[in-house]
Amino acid sequence: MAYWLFKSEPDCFSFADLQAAPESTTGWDGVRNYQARNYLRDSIKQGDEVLFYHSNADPPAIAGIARVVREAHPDPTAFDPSDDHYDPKSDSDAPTWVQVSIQAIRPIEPPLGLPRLREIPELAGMELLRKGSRLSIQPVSPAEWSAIMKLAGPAKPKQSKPRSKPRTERSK
DNA sequence: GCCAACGTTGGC
DNA sequence: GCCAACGTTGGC
Repeated sequence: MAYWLFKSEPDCFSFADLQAAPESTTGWDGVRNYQARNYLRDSIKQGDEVLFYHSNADPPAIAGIARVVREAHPDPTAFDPSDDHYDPKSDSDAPTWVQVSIQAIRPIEPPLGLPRLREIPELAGMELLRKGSRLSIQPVSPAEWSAIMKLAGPAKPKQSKPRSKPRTERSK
C-alpha cells in the first residue's frame, strides 16, 4: 500500500464536500498534467491512502484523510464539451485522462497548516514543501505519512451521545 | 494582486 | 529539437 497527497482548492471542492458526497466518494477528475496523470494511471492502487490538501486556502492545509476505492478509469469530463476540463484531443477509445475514486476516511481537525508542516523535521524533504512545487498528485513516503499521522492526532469518536453532559452546545 | 516556478505551445 | 512567449499554479 502506498500513500499520496491530492490537492484541491476548497472553494472548488473541499474535504467537507467529499464527506458530503454520496458514500463520501468522488471521482478525482479534471487532472490535466501528465506527471499527475501517470501516477493516477500507473501507480495509485485500491486501498492506498490519501492526504487531502487544501491549496489556495488560508492557510493552505492538510484537511483530511481519504482512501482509494477505485483504480484508474476514464475521466468523463475530458469528453464533455461543456466542462472546463474538456479535451477535444482525447480519444474515447484511448482516453488521455483518467481518474481514480476516493472516499473520505476522516477529517484532520484542526487542519495541518503549511506553516506547521514546515516546522516538522521529518517532513523537510516532502514534495509539498519544496519551493515551486505545483504537482497536484504527489507521492508521500511512509515516514512522512507516519509523521503526519502523529500530528493529526487520534480520530474523533463519532458523535456519541453526551452522557453526563447537558446539551448546551450547538454543533456547527 | 504579485510573482516565482513550472508546463505547454508553436514558429523556426 | 530549441526556445521564446504564454498560461497556470499557488504561496504570500
